[in-house]
Amino acid sequence: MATIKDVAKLAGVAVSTASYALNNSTKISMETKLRVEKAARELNYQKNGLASDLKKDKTNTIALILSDLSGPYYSELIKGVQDFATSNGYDLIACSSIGGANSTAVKFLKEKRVDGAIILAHNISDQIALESARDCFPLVVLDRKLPNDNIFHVEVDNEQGGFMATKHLIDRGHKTIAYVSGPSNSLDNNKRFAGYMRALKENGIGFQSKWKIPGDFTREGGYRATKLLIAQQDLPQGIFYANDEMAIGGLQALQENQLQVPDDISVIGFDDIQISEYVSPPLTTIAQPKYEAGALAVQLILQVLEGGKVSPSFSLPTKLVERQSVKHAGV
Amino acid sequence: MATIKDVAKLAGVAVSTASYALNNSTKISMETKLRVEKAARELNYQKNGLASDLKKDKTNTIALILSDLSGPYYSELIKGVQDFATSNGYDLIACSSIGGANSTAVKFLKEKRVDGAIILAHNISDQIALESARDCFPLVVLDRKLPNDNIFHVEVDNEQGGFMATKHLIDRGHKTIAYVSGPSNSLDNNKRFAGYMRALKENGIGFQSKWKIPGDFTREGGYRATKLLIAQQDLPQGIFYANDEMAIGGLQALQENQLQVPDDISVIGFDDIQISEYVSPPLTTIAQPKYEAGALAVQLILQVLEGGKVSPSFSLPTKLVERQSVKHAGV
DNA sequence: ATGAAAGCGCTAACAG
DNA sequence: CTGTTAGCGCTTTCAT
Repeated sequence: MATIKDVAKLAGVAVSTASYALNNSTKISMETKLRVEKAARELNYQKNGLASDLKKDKTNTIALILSDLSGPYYSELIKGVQDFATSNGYDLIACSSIGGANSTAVKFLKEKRVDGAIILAHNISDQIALESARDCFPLVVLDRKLPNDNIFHVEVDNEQGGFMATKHLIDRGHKTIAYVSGPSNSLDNNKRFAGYMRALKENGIGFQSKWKIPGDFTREGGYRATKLLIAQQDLPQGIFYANDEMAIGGLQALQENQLQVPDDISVIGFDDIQISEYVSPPLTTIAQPKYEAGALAVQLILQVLEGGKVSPSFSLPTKLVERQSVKHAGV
Repeated sequence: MATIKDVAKLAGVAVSTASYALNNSTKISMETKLRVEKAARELNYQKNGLASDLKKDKTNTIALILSDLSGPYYSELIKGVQDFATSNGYDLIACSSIGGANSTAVKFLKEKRVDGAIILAHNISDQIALESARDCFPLVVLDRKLPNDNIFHVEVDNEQGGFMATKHLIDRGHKTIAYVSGPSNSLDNNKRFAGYMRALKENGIGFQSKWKIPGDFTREGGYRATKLLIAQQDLPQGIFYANDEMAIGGLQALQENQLQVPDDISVIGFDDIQISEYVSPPLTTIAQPKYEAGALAVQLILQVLEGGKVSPSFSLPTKLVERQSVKHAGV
């Protein structure tokens, strides 16, 4: 493969001149520039990016660490990352953390191959993240919180989302509201539940443990939880499912028992996944600002890279998406 | 950031010794090795991957070029690529071709930042692919065919798949079979249609143009095509939809017209997308070996990199997935 | 406007 | 076993 040396030789100039010419420096005369470009074309020259990055001590690239490149993951979030990286002139690569300490992710986190990284991969240990972050190498974590001067954190405000969902039901006249929960070790779930509790409390509604049913974040789990709720013989006026998957399972269980949503009972979900719009009835739910989270993650990295000072942690508000699974509770 | 020089100095050895020690060379005494490792730890040393790759003239990384990191795309294919790259000790990065000639993809294709690449991105021009491939930089394209000694091609045998689908219907006693087609500029579609035609011909069934209906590869298109077929008043015994999305739209249209599948009419799709299994009735369809295609792509690159000689083109057979949308046609 | 030369951080002969 | 040294391909002072 031709190097810049070959180009310089063929053009009859020094390497430095060739470099300037190829990088559109103003100090080169038009004539030599053309000559160098011609030589480059003839030799089919392509610069070695590694060499130039090494010299410049800058890659202009950020890495997005995913737990598995084959998904599934929040595509909106990735879109946010991608859009903002690209539009700020940065390159973006995605790599997977499969393989733990030997993964591609770790290689890119540690070996100065990129200028910064965004981590969305539960299977990468806190320790590795902590070891990787350093001055001039900012890290944004989207799935945990880590105490380090070079690690920034952006999250969706699940507590506020849980509050909002519950409050919506309360505002629509519901006094009895069940909470179908995700796994108890899920931070997201616990935050949503905390929001539910706060809404209840602030509105003078007592919590009843019979109305907190585990649903495991799966469609199947939501279905079973709902069947259980029905079996309890004392139906709440509304059900807040801690995610949409469970709500969809719940919808099916309700339908099987001749319960009309929203006439007989209201249902609200969380996530605003794609099919929520298409189920019957279309699901009222809480949308997470995933795109914004991705975009913000990139912004933070770029700001740090440019020497700016940024807060270590951000919490993004959720949004209520009203569709047709909630209506005013009858008297 | 500490460099290997700093480590060497602190350990009181030469850089070369430090390098050998850190790379587990056998020629270093256990004692010095330990001393170097200790120094590295103290300095929090991490090697600069760019420098080492530059020196070694090898990155041990292959790139997967996607048209958009935020999907959607064939996750099974990516899984195949990822599994095989990882298990052969290669790193894999994904990058997007958004931005055309200025995209991250092009940067990685041209600037020797990776050892090889797999392209699954229609929005990257043939010209760029052709320019990027070179000796010692193999390229595998999954979505087109390109004449170049360093570009390899793997595809799914759509013609054979189309043949297989049609033949299945014929074997089940169907004499009249409609083809709901994708866009006429789709190569995949045309191959599937060619297979359909060959099956008809080989079994002495004449082609009737009224039974080739455009459906655009969308659910909506399949629905409309089917309505049209029904409106023609002369229903075929079976319908071969050129993809599952259309078949699902078709199923709905059939159901709306009180036509029972498979009792009144048989339906077969193509792709074996995830929901095919869950629609009613579960869809009989043609599965594409996407995982295998991804795995093969990696294998080809690795073989070329290791100096092996490989065929320029591969075509992978499809597989019939029998579910419940086809049964023997009545007399 | 152009050239000579230093050096980014690393690896790998080669010599001892 | 360890040290000296050249050099990967590029950018960037510093002279001229």
